Amino acid sequence: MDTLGKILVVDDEADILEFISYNLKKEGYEVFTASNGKEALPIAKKMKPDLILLDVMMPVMDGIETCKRIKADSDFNQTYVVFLTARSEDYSEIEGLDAGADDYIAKPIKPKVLVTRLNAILRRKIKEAASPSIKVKDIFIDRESFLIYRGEQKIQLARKEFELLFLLASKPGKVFTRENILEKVWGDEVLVVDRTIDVHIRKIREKLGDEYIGTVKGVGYKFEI
Amino acid sequence: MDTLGKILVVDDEADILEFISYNLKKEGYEVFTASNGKEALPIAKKMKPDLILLDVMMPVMDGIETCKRIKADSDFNQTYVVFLTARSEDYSEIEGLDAGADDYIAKPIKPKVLVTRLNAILRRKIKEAASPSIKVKDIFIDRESFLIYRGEQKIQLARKEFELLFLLASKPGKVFTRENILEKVWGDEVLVVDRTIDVHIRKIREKLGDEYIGTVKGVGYKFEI
DNA sequence: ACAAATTGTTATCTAATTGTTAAGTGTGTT
DNA sequence: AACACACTTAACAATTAGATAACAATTTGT
Repeated sequence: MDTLGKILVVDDEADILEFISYNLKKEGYEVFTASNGKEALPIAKKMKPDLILLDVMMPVMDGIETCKRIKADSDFNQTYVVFLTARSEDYSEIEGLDAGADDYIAKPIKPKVLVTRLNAILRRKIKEAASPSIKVKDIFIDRESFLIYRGEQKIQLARKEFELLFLLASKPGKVFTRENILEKVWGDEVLVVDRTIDVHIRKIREKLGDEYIGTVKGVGYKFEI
Repeated sequence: MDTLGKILVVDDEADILEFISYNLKKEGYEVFTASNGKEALPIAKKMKPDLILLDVMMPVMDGIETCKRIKADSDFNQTYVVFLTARSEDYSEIEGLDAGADDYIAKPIKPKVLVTRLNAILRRKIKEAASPSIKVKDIFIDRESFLIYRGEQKIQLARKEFELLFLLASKPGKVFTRENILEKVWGDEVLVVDRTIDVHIRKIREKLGDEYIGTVKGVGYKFEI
């Protein structure tokens, strides 16, 4: 089974870290840990977690401060931040939400509550994430109807061609390596020979016109801006 | 402006009732109140609120019990139930979700949180609420009479065929995956083989004509615009 | 209980999609 | 100019998805 998502857990108490980590892994999440805000930031940068679970009270850099920094970084505007607050520090709720946290969970943590809440939050996130349509130059790509328009003209692409074009068009100008493309369009189980991508690119060019997809020799393909 | 929706608030403390009621009315909702579950049920029956805000801890009939009764009543399968839980009673969160609640809000209540959450929930609901009849191209589908017209011509579809066509026609152009269709038309308990859908599609095409339902290979079916 | 209609399953067929191979083309390098 | 490299292109092969028909099971009406 594919992972449900990546979660970074930040707490200074090793046993709590262990406890949360265990429960989330059991549920199917990929879990990273850090024991304070200062440690957490570079890990977050690297691992791009879907959600960060942040203890409010920590030495070195507390949760509020960490949250503020995360929320200020555009790399993380897709990342949810959830606070762990001790029952007694109710005020943190306010401060935390001010700092940009998306939710909070009160200690002591009950595994079922934790997992239920995080599932709910991440489900919401996944739903919000997929942008349904893209417009670049005179090309309009709609995931909902699986249709592509060049201006007024409707263009019919096969499934793989569609996914491939959609990927390239999702970041116009960015070069995608073949490795990149294989991972995103084919998924990592299936193994397909490199030339296959070239052939699909060719088919798309045939149907769309040559001017939209550029080749960067030795690197990969991109949607020309 | 038309009312945003009807909300029934149930809580045994008069001042909380007053406080919530005030804030929701200010936002533009039509608000009814009750001070326990027993009172709430007949009011709910009569007023058909879009959402019921339910305190968990109440004398006479508590929120969990009330929620269960509401959810068991088919009159209310369009009604959302949101729990108000005191911070200290975390367990209720889970019990509440088990009882069929759609969401919960922790006390102490902050007006902004309350209003934001309810807005979000009701927006979702309005979107989901299917209009009783649909007209696309020359097809008219009426949920009330379970009849379909192509122009003047009356067309008789079997129940499943009707539901399937209704689903597709509810978002013309959008491609529904088989998974999608199974979930919406069959419901997730029933397990039916994929090909069954194909066969139903074929029946609909036979009766309606081939031009209305399109196949997107590798994805699913859609109502052609 | 029976007949009729609806709903679901399965097997076969067809066509489109997807993947592979190999020859071709162009560009840059020595 | 000869060569290597990387992509293009065409032809073809393999695979897969969906259409369709025939039939089985289930439900509904009488």
